[in-house]
Formats: sequence, structure tokens, C-alpha cells
Amino acid sequence: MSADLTRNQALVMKTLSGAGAPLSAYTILDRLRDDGLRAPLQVYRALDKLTEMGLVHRLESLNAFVACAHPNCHEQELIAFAICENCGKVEEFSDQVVKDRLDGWARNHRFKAAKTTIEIRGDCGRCEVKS
Amino acid sequence: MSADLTRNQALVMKTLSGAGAPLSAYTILDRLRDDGLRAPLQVYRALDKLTEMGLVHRLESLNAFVACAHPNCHEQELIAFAICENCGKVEEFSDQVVKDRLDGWARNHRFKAAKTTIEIRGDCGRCEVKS
DNA sequence: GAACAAATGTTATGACATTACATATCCTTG
DNA sequence: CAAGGATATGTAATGTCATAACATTTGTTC
Repeated sequence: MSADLTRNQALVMKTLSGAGAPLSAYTILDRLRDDGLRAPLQVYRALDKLTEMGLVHRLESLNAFVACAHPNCHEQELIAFAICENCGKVEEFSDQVVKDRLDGWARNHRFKAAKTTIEIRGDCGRCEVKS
Repeated sequence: MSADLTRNQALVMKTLSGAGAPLSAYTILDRLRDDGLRAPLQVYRALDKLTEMGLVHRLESLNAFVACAHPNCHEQELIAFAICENCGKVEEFSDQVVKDRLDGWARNHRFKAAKTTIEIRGDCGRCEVKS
């Protein structure tokens, strides 16, 4: 398994898992002050490792981080995110057809893809929120 | 046509068009000092309008902006970006199948999409670059 | 237990973006 | 044309996100 996290990694992971929504690195830091964390780098370093391990995803359009919805599948496949701008919740999904099409484009253009981001911002339709 | 840009909008547009690659707001600002621009907000305001008009796209994974490759089609359709991490060049493309799949997912999940980001980071295979 | 790799702690700084407020310009419409 | 509204501008200050550089500690391996 992947459970050999260091202290800081475990703290950050726990914070993100408990949040149920994306958090910024600085928000994570604020929530971990009492646990002894004091500098942004401590959080960013943990986030880097957790992201490498596939336990955390970075949402580019939010400059924030979210715990992977599939805690055990450190799949590095193509993941798409649907981000609700009302309630902040994120849904994670994969679509093989989308992946095939993007891979196909890349192949046709001799483009060697390293990382692909798909983020849909909108309204999840499930939240009755603060207006 | 769309040619009724204000002074600041025109300056920012010209800078971005001439660059042939994405620029950060602050880089644009630096290049427009001689034209009288002095504050980030002047650039950000112009970028907001140009983005609304579809003349400029924001690249979320880069925190940067690029002139639309199709200057006259202010299509607000789904656009994907392939960003070369070597040479910085960006290619812009659309894929109806990808759009249909993502629209389909949204429909099935009652998710009302407002804006979708697709960005592929990698190596364009066309650049022999600085190593 | 020496030596190396990995993780941590800390300070400072760099990079990206917005708030708040004042002023100016343009464009209606009576 | 004057009045009023909408849009664009100018400016300073501040807020938010991220990394560089360096010192120290911990963990592993032989």
C-alpha cells in the first residue's frame, strides 16, 4: 500500500480528505498551525509528494488541491474534474473516448503529452446555496 | 467587427498578438511601460474584456494569456490547448467528439457547465531547444 | 557508526491577482 | 446642451499563490 507517508504528508492528506472540497495550500497551512506547521513550503512539499503518489490532485483553474476521490487507485490516467462554483464540491471522472481523442490529436501532431488538465467549471445542480 | 477596442485593450492585444506565445499579465505590463501603463490592473482589465470578446484565452495551467489563434472567430466553443514546455508555443484545437462526451457527462449529472478548460502540457516535437 | 539520501525547518523573496477609491470619457436622452 | 448613467482609466495598497536558498535533522544502508 501507500500508507508510508511522512508526518507532514499525513497531516496534509488528513486535512484534504476531511475537507471534502478543494483547499488552497495556505488554507491547509492555517489548519495545521496547531500541529506545528509554520511555513508554506512545508505544505507545498507535502502536496508535491502526495500529487506524485496520485493521492491528491491539483486543480489548475482554482490554484487549489483536492484529495483524490479514488483513494486506492493511484491511477495516473486522464481525469476530468467538474467543479461547482456554488458549493465548491468537485466531481472526478474519466472518459476513455475523450482520452482516445486527445491521444489521437497528440499522435497526429507529434506532440508528446506529459500532463493533461480537464476542468469543467459550473453549477452542480445539487446544491441549494448562499445567494 | 470587433475592432472597437479601447486604447489599453488595443495595446494589450497588440503585445499578445506579437508575442506568438503566452505572456503573463506582468510581462505584458513590462512591455507596455513605455506606452504609459503603470499598474497591473490596467492590464488585467484589458485582458478581462479581450477574453470576454474571445480574442484572448487564459491558460490556467500557466497563469498566462495568449492571443486567439483564430482572430476572427470569436467562437465560444470548447477549445483545447497543447502547450509545449520546451519552446512555449501553444496550439489551439477543437474536437467535437470531446465536446459531445463532456456535454454528455454534464447532462447526465445535471451539471451546468459554464467554462471548460482543456490543456495538454508536453513537448511539441517541433522545437530543438535550449537544454 | 559513517555516509548518503530524504525530509524538515526557517527566512526571505518572487509571481500572480484584486480591492478600494478617485477621475475621466463617452453616450444617451430629455 | 445639460444631466445622468455606463464604461474606461489611473493609482496605491494589499491579498494570494509559490519558490529559492540555506541550515538541520532523520532514516537507511553498508
